[in-house]
Amino acid sequence: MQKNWKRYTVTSALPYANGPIHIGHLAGVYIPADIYVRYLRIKGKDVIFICGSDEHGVPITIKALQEKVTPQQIVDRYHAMIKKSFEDFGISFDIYSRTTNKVHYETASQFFKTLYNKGIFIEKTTEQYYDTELNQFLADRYIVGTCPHCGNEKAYGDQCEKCGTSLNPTDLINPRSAISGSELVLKETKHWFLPLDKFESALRKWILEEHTEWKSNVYGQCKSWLDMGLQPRAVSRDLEWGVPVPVEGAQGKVLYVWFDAPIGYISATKELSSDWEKYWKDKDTCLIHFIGKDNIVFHCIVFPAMLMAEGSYILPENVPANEFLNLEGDKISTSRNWAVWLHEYLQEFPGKQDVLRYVLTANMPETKDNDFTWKDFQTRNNSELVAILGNFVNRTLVLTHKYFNGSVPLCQDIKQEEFEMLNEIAQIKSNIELNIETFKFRDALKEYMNIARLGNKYLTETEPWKLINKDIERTKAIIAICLEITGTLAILGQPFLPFTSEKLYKMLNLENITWDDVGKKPIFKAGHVVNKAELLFDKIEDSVIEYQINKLKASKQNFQNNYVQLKNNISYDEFAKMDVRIATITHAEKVPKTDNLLKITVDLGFEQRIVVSGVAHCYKPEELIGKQVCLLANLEPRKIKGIESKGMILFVENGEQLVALSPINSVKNGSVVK
RNA sequence: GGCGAGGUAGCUCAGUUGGUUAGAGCGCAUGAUUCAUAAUCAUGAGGUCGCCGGUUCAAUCCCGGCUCUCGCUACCA
Repeated sequence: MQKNWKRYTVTSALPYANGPIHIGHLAGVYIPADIYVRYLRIKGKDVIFICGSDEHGVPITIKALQEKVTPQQIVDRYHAMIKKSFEDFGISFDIYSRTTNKVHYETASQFFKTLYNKGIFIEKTTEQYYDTELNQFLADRYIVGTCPHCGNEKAYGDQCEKCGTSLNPTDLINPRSAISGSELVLKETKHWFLPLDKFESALRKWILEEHTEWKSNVYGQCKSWLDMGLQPRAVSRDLEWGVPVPVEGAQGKVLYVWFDAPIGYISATKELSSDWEKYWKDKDTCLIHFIGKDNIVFHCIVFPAMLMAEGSYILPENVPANEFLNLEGDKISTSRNWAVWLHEYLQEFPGKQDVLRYVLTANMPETKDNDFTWKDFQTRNNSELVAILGNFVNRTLVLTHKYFNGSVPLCQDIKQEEFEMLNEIAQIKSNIELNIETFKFRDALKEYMNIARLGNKYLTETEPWKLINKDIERTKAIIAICLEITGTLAILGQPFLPFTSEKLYKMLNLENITWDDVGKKPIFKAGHVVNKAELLFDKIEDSVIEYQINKLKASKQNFQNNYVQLKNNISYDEFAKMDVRIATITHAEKVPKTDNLLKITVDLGFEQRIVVSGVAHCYKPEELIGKQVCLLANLEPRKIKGIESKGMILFVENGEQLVALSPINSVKNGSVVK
């Protein structure tokens, strides 16, 4: 079943460049990918490890607006920050690129053109107003003109505020741009859609029949999507920020970020090597995408469909998606600043990259969401890394120096049990290999630690400190065996704890010994000199952990005290356009087949109205009945789940909660709020 | 609401193609030990395997329903 691959292309999800990297990213994607890649390299495989910043999309443009800088400035900042923290942390990318690169623009454009020329896309053309001054198409609400019904000269492209009529922009007389004030011309505009439905049967065969070995979360979600039936998906957007759609008449349109981002893997490979094609087009290349569970559909359905459509690319062999990591019982959130940031960790815990790698690997969310706590971080460091691994190495080296001046003793007197133990270690090695190859990194690490456990047990049972004066030959054998185990730990630790392995290599003066030698030939020759023991790990004190926990608590406080920025001033006229009234809720019920919608009947005094509000997660219907609330009464009606909603009840946002606004004293329904 | 994944010891997780006493690590208790960063080693306590029903001689594992968590998705002006 296992194919003999000639080479491996390993990608890890492109982090979105609107914030720094946190432990959730690491545990979900980058650490497992890095372990896998380091392992393949050690085994002598031809492997490239690809990543980069995903720098397009609307959230970045919004952040830029908020901070009054350009999108490029935003992505420059975070790209640099993310890149550096990955480097310092030891994620061993062969290249960490970015999607604002020239190579990427060319690659993404070319990819689009290829599909375009093959006639893959569905094109839908509509006529839209075009602002010749701004050189862009305008959304309906940015178009003003004269209402054909009431003659109001300031009607919007979607609605006339005066007579309340719903309009199309083309209904307006003398349409003008609300932004530049200039006259508008009607222009045809195209949108391109990738017809995923046409790839459905191929995807179905490829995943559901040929990749039953995929993780259950991945397989299950793919099946769910395929069973629902796939729909064509737009690949273009009306935005300035992104890769321009490389087709005539596509000014002001860019590739939708989901289309351009995965192509980033390919462009990064191009940037890395002129010989890039064999990593993406040769059938003997094994392509693996490491991602988080939120990305499953894109990497298993959408991107493969793109690759199939293009025709010359290979498809991923596996997509080992992890679940999510929580922090101290709460979802990690960039916007709420509820996270352990990598760049801060690196500053506050210098030289402790491997501790975080260890803890996040041991508790990796492979099968379900897991929780990271600082207490657990401390315990795993103190009672596993220090007490089991570090301690065993230290014991061995101290004894070697104490009894044999640091030189490896000649081992002549080996017992049957000792052969068996060494065989067991060889077995553990192959368990580690199997686990890594099947993406079970938690188990692999556990197996690795079992080697150190065996060592500690062996030392305690053989008690060389009692034998040194009675039986020197046995003592020599025991220490030599302990050194072999220590050497094994150095070699097999490389994928998991690269910094620690490096330290161990230096301490042991290890050279010219490879992963494949372990279990086949002795690591040391008698007389080989090892250095003095240095502690591999330090204990982490309670105060350090308390500091981190307090820091988190403070960031929660800060977030709660954080106020939303004020919007720009408006004129009184603009305010006066809103007609807010007091109304009493007379009836409320859940809208069937929705989670969050309530159908609410309100009494405005002069009329009864039905409003649909998304507040079912905060209020039960009966809690609202009889309450007086504020209603934005002249909001354009809108159909929601088949119900016409006339107006909007005003709520206060209080964290996750929504709280209805009520007058202090009871007033007449229909009263004006001003 | 639809779909997917998960709910097993105090914590983090394995596992059982249904079959006598359900496992690991950490934590806890007791004992041993001192080469070692009060580290190590042994032993032990602790679980109606989310809830209810069904199939079966027998279910934690199969089937149906329910419930909780997370995600995708729809809808939240």
